[in-house]
Amino acid sequence: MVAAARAPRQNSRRAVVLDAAARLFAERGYHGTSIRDIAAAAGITPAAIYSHFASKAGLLVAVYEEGVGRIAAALDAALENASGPARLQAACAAHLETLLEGGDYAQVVLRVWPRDVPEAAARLRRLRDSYEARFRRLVPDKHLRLLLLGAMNAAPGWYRPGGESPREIARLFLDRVGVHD
Amino acid sequence: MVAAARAPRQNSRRAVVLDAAARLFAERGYHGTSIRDIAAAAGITPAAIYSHFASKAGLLVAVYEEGVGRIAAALDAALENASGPARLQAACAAHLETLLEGGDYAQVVLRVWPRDVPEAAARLRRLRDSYEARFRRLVPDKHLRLLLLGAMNAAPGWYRPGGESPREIARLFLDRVGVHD
DNA sequence: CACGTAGGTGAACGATCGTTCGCTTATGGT
DNA sequence: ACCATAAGCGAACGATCGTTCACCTACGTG
Repeated sequence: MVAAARAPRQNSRRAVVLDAAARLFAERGYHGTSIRDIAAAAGITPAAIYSHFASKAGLLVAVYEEGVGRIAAALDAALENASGPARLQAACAAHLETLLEGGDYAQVVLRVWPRDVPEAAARLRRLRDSYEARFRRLVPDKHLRLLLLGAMNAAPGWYRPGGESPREIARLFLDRVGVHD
Repeated sequence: MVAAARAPRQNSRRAVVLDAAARLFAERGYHGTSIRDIAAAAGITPAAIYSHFASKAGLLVAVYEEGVGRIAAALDAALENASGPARLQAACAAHLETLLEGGDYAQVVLRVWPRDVPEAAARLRRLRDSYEARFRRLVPDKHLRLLLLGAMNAAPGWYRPGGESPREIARLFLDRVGVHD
């Protein structure tokens, strides 16, 4: 009697669209990317995007969720294998690795501000805060936390592969603020 | 024989347009702001903007120049009145004061990335670099500089008037990285 | 005072925007 | 094998984009 919950088709290109959107949002920002750009990058028709996402803002929210999820997952994984004073070290290394080598999803979270998309601002803000809350538990001191997060989140602007690794950058930053392992 | 260089009219609204553009670019970003938005905020017709600026990108460059100029001027003024180990303290306080209380021009420099506007990217990058070069002379150590600049430039995202003053924030940050007066 | 011009208006240009529509295709469950 | 339907296509919708055009107006100069 219950309407059979039909399983979505497997070879769907939803993931391809999401990847293309993440790459373009990270490169050009939200307003600098058009639905047609994303569709072309995904090898699809603009109209087909709306079979997977309700709107451009909804597509951004999906990218945001994936981005925050990846950063949070990297943080959790790093904290499982570390204890004591090495926890902060491991957390910052994981954060930087996700931002600098983890691809486009994480960078969208930094690049696109909630206020850029008023219709989705509340949901985006909630996603951002959910991660910051994790970090707040790890670094209770307000100004140390703002110092570290600000510096790390600016890294995609100057990082070049081939120089210091994300892990080394984390150690150099933490040395500077008097946290040693 | 030489064409008489006619003095531009005084009651021009060029400055009004520039102010409106700075405010909107800082609030909504470059692609999130239309020429019509700026014109309406300046109490003018969209077409009239083009008697003062060649294009939307040219308008952004003008805002950028003013923004970088204000940050650099604040830095110079602060350094004139300070010497010895207090120089860094004064510089960071001036930087933060301009960002947090200096209005919209400075925030546009942080909000709008050169890559957002490919046609003006080279000029925008040159303007950004001209300020970073001043700061590089002040803080030769690469990672300390990146740590401080990253943290300070993220401040507009969380600063709320009524809490610590920009000058106090600068002192708290510098304390954390082991710089005391 | 007459005149040239910077500054401004109102309307429109083609391009592109997010989104919707009707139709076709192909897939998975029965 | 059949059919309901998810997925995708081609085309178009109205709205808005940056910019340009022809024309008007008011001020500084000779």
